[in-house]
Amino acid sequence: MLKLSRLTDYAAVVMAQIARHPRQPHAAGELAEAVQLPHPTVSKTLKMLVRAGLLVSRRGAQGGYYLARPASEITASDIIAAIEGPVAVTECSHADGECDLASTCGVADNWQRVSLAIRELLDSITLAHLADSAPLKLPIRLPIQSISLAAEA
Amino acid sequence: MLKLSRLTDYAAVVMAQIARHPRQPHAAGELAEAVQLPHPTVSKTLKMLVRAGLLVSRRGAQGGYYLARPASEITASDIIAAIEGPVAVTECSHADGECDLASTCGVADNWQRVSLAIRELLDSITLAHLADSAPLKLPIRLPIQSISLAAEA
DNA sequence: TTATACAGGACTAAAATGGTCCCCAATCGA
DNA sequence: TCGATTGGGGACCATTTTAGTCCTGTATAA
Repeated sequence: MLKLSRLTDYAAVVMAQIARHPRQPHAAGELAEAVQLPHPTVSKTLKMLVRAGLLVSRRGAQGGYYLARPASEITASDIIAAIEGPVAVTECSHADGECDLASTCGVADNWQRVSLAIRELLDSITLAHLADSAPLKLPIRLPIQSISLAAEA
Repeated sequence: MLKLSRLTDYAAVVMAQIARHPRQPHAAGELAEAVQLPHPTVSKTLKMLVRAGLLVSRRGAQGGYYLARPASEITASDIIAAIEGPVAVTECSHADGECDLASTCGVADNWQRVSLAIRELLDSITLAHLADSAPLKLPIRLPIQSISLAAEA
């Protein structure tokens, strides 16, 4: 299915929630309530997002979570990578020369281009886009068109 | 990681192998040998591809597998769907109105657009592209640029 | 008729995933 | 300074998914 894990999905939802009220701190409990998910799960997700540098936290009373940077500078790739590790469609698409089947594979190169194209697509989607509850009105110029499957010049 | 399962990867490799010699039948054993993967695993993959309608098979001596249609008419989406089911980035991106968190989610719409964009990208990659051992020389016009995150008119 | 080769599905082992819980550390305010 | 609040880290477990194997049956060609 090429599916994101459920945790990643949660992460996106929670990040969007925070992005809509960027000034205040957001406690895990409050977010869990807002998003209708169990507290421990939301908490776990938040911790991962902090470790990835997408959120900052403050402990203690009146503490909570904030965006580490503006929503327009956080991408879908960032969120996915925070939970699942770097986006890579195939085992071999993130590191070169590691696959011992490379000689018989014959699709590695083109597969890597596909992977790259998807990554660029996800890089072009920001949290600001995701959080916007109304579909965006302005067409976004995706960089995909410049990728193509052609060898780079 | 947004990763494909290993089986899907195998499927792509095997399909590419067949695509490079479209006239002859390809027995599972022969393919396993060519691709350096265990026979039973390759066999399982092939059966799934047949059931998905991407390959046709002939039993008996001199039997084997053939492409069900030209490599240029088989897409990366097709192959992924054959092994993993339809491409859908999130649980809710394939069916509307099923997610009971829809009201608190707030990202579903845009997430679905992302999913759609990825699907279109994968639809635009054919087996012929993947099987071409040399990177393609002609830039391919990907349809992504027309997707955008904007609401459709 | 026999060897070949796919079909279908049961089965198992291993890994990933989702989810919970506990104890510790920091912070704020009374 | 104390105590309530809130995050940090990680252990832990149940479940599901995945990968891979194997066995029995059936169609085909020589």
